[in-house]
Amino acid sequence: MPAVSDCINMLDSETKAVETPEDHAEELRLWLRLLTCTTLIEGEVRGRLRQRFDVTLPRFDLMAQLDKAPDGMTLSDVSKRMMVSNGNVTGLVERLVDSGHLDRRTSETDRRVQVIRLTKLGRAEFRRMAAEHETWIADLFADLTPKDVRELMRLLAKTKASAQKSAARRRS
Amino acid sequence: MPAVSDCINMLDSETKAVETPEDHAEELRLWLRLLTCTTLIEGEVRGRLRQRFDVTLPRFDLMAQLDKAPDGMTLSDVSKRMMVSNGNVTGLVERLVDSGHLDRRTSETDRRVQVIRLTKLGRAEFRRMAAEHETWIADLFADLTPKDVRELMRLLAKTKASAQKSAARRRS
DNA sequence: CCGAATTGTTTTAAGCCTAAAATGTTTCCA
DNA sequence: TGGAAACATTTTAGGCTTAAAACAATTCGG
Repeated sequence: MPAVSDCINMLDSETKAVETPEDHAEELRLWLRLLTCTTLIEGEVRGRLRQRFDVTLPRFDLMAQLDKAPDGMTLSDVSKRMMVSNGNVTGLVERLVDSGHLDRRTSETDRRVQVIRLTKLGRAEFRRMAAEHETWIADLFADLTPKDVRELMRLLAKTKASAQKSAARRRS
Repeated sequence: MPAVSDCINMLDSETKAVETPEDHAEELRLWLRLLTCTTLIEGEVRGRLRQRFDVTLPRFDLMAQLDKAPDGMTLSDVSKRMMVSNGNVTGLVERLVDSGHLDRRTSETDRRVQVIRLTKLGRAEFRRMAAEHETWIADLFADLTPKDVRELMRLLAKTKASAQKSAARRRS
């Protein structure tokens, strides 16, 4: 068994290790921990929204997007921002229009487009929920120092950029 | 308008700010960024699993739990580990039993309990998928240095502990 | 100007997910 | 020992989510 060939097989022309079953256990553990944190917090927020306001998390998220856009958004915009499928938004919006929280109208200039906005009721209810929601988040992250928060922001920005790059690589 | 009383209202007996609509915008932004990262990566993994192996992410996650437990797990165990509801696991397991990936049997000693295991087929298929899955994760996190990974692990551990504490506070 | 590609939305079919109630089983303790 | 409490799972009802196909409207190139 020539050890040399093993070594050669691990090196490409630029002397970087390739084709070796590399150990990516650390990244895997990081991903699982990231997922655990998100699932934990998301579940907590979901439960509190239901108990306090009898509203679901997706509805709250959609209203949060619209609260930032006084002039309304198209369904596609919402879909991209929330990172969910188009069909998903259709149903979500339908239920929120039925409950009187959203106003939906077809664009004057492009009849393909639906523009949705918060109604007065929708905005009032969202603001009320959002104020309390913010305190929940603060409490969930309470043990992090301001420095921890800054550092996490930085590292997660880097993570997001890395993942987006990887996703773009695959699509191309 | 006595400015003094405003000030007094903002201080408790230990001279710390309380009862003030504090600014938790940083924590909120952190939470949204965390959620974005997770959603982005999760969506990417979901898509790759579907395209390469025609398997859903929840099925993959369940098999991953069982791969770590050669002696099998009860449905409750799985439910806690995956942080999903009991009823959810019931359906997921049913489909995986039907497709021949899981073996399910009632415990000899406690007839309430169902013990599930990977079948030979289930284990083989999972191992095949897991190997590739690990490379996807490595690629998604590729721009993070080993130091970034360590630091993120540390901060997310702190975040998890903080959130668990907050959740426990609410339940009590 | 006309057809082809593109864009925005909805529909469809299937699966995922939750909370709460129901069912069956075991344990505990008075 | 008998019944209440605890436990494990399933069922129910409703909503969320996706991918893919279908539909409708606009834009673009020849």
